[in-house]
Amino acid sequence: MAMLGSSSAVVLELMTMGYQSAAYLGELLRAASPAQAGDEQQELAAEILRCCDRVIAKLNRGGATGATTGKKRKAAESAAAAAVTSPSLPVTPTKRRARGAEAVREVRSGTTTDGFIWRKYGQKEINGCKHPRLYYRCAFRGQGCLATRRVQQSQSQDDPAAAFVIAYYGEHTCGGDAAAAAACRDGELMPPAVINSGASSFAAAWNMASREPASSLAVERRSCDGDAPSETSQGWSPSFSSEVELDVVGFDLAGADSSASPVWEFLNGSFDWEFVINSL
DNA sequence: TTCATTTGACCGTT
DNA sequence: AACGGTCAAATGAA
Repeated sequence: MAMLGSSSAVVLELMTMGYQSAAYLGELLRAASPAQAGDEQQELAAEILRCCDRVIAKLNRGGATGATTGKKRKAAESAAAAAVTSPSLPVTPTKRRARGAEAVREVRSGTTTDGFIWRKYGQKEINGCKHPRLYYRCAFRGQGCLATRRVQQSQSQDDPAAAFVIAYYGEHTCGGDAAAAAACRDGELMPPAVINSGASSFAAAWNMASREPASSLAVERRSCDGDAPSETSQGWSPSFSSEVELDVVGFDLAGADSSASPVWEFLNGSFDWEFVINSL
């Protein structure tokens, strides 16, 4: 990812922190009063999220390289093109998982949400299965994270807690998802958007700001839990834009040498906002 | 205009 | 040949 200007990077960090805090607040409110999903407080938290989201997206657009958007041609065309345009480059065969290859882990869950950010790349009707199988890869594949997952809605309707069978392939190498990975390994659900509150999520914010972030972030809508993927895939997608990465990262601000950090300046009130605003 | 999703095609494995 | 995992053009949303 292209380097952002240092002031923009600081704003991005701060907005990301704000975003995560608002997400956490929303989850707390939801947990406190799950029956009133659309009440005023939660709506307010959602509004904060939307605002942060817009700023983050704006900042990212400013520094984005578009590196992950390159489209590949069909294999045959690709091979032919490679032969013409760059004969020295070897044609790398497409990697396919052997059919029925063993998953790293398999989880039965009432929700497709697991705390990771996934991008859907395929859907397939499977013989003998009523519901289509959905294929996802890690949204940070551009950074070399090759983790994928396969989501199959369970045939049996009697157990909503195991409505989906999710098979994971490959380990996340994108970092910052240790808790989610551990939760998946243990076969348990991610707690609803568990993050450290406030400034203690600085490390997560730093991670997100440092690596190429999602162009759009949105808090996971818990209302989609248990929803079935529609046969046409319209109106339902456990997609990149509807899930949020919420890291559980312990970070001791006091223990870190952050006294010189602009973020620290922000937190203790000495941050130069005027400079940032002028430079935007 | 950009970007994520959809969906038919492609291709490796069985 | 069938199956199923992946690709990538088309499409739609923002």
